[in-house]
This record gives sequence, structure tokens and C-alpha cells, in this order.
Amino acid sequence: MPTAAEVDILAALWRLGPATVREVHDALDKDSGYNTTLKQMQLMMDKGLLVRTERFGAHVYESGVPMEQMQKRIAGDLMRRVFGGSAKNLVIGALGAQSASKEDLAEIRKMIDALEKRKRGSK
Amino acid sequence: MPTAAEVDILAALWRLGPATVREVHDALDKDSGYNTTLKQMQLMMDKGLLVRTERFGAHVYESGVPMEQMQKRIAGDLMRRVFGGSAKNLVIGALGAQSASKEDLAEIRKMIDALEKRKRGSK
DNA sequence: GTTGACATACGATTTATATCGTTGTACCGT
DNA sequence: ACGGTACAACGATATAAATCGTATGTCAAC
Repeated sequence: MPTAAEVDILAALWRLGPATVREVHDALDKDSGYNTTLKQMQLMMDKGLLVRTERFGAHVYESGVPMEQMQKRIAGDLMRRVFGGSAKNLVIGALGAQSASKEDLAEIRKMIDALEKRKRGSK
Repeated sequence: MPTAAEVDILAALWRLGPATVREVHDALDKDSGYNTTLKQMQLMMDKGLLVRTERFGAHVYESGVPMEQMQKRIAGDLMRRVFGGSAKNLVIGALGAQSASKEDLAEIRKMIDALEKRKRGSK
């Protein structure tokens, strides 16, 4: 499981798309230095969390893991460990922490409809 | 923000209610020793994460922070850092990681209904 | 060709966490 | 009283993460 700092870098790359260390470092609003970000990204490459390509002599990184898959892994881990394995509790926590937009609520509802329909069909 | 090991201990105490170190340690299925759990819980007490009372000469610990509040904090932090601040994405991740029970889905839907109604009313 | 700006690479240090060994102490049964 | 068991407390170590300093390389401008 990636550390907090690693997740922050991954999230930045998901937002930015392929980016240089400098771009990632600027996107992060941490008070640590450029070298720290560089080193972290190099280590993450060794772990396979990032992939690197050359472009005009500069290094361009991007996430080595699909965003959806990683998000699912993180959410699942959290749900299991903190919320007693209950999706309901996690959703309560998420919606309680910050109220979602009307559009988000509608989308969540749509997803639940789909899941319920699938459940009924399979039963 | 508590570490992963600390969250595991908090979650155990939320499940068990007030409990001794031994009970917590047994509830956790880690391969580390009793002393490790003890030490962690002592440190957590110093941080205010746990509170301790005496009972028959033994120490009884319980969570020093309300479960709902901590869960909300953790979910909110995750939502902001990993899911671009979007509750929708977090819910997608949670429901995608492990399909919820029919009852959970119904409860989540009910919660969304309430939130939407509140939103419409305040608009 | 020397300087300056910017990037990578590497090593070392700092800091935090997790882990365990040892010791002290109370309780219980014999 | 004695030995055993269980727990608490403390110190030390081990492991991992984050941070930085310094060296090296490249390229362009002067």
C-alpha cells in the first residue's frame, strides 16, 4: 500500500497527466524541497508505481497504476479496516465530511439503482 | 492523522468497547507481539487517542475520540487527497471494491434522498 | 570556454514508527 | 513462603519514510 506522500504524487499525476518532476513538485503544496520530490518519484519508479519516459532529454513521469484500480484498492482497504467492512458506513463518513453537489448525489443514486438492479437480477 | 496501526487499534476498540491490552491484541490478527500492542496503546494515550481507566488493577482502554468524528475525518482526508475532493468518486471506489449488501444499498439510498431533499429545501 | 540555470543521481541524515527484550510487580494456588 | 502466570513499564533496536546536501551532467548565452 502506498504511503501518504506517494499517494499525493500519484494524485497529482492523475490530475496533470504525464509530467516532469518540477511540475509535480509545484503542483504539490508541500514545504519540502525539489530534491525530496525527485527522490520520492525515483523510488516510486523502482517500486513500479510510476513509469518514466524521455522527452527532449527531460524525464516525464506518469502513474504506473490505473487511477480507478488504485482508488478502488485504497477505498476498499479503508472500508475494511476503519469502517468494519461496511460500504454504508464509509459513504456516511464521506457524505458527512463534506456535502456533495446535487450532481454528485444524482450520480451516486444512479449507481445504486444499477447495483440494486443487478442484485435483483442475479438473485 | 493516526497511523495505520493506530487506526487498527481504534477500530478494535470501537468494536469491542472498553477493553484491556490483551483483548485488543487478540482481536488484532497481527503477528507482532503483545508488547508491541501495549507500547502502541501507551503512546496513543500520550497523544490523547485513547483514554485509560483502572479496573481491578488492570488497565482498561477506550477510544479517546468519537468513532463518527474520526471516521469522518479519515474519509474526508482521503476524499480530498485521493479522490479530488469528490464524494462521488470515493463512493464509486467503495462500492466498486466490494459490493454492498442489499440492506446497505437501501440505507445509502435513503441517506441520499434525505440529502437531496435538504438541498432542495435550502435552495 | 566559462558561466549560469536547471536537471538527475547518490549518499547521508533526520524523523517517525514498529518491534522486542528485560525488568518490576501484583495476584493466585500450593 | 514459593513458583508461576499475567501484566505494565521502560529502554533499545530495527525498519521505513522523508528530507536535504552535494556532486555531476547538459545546454544555451555570452
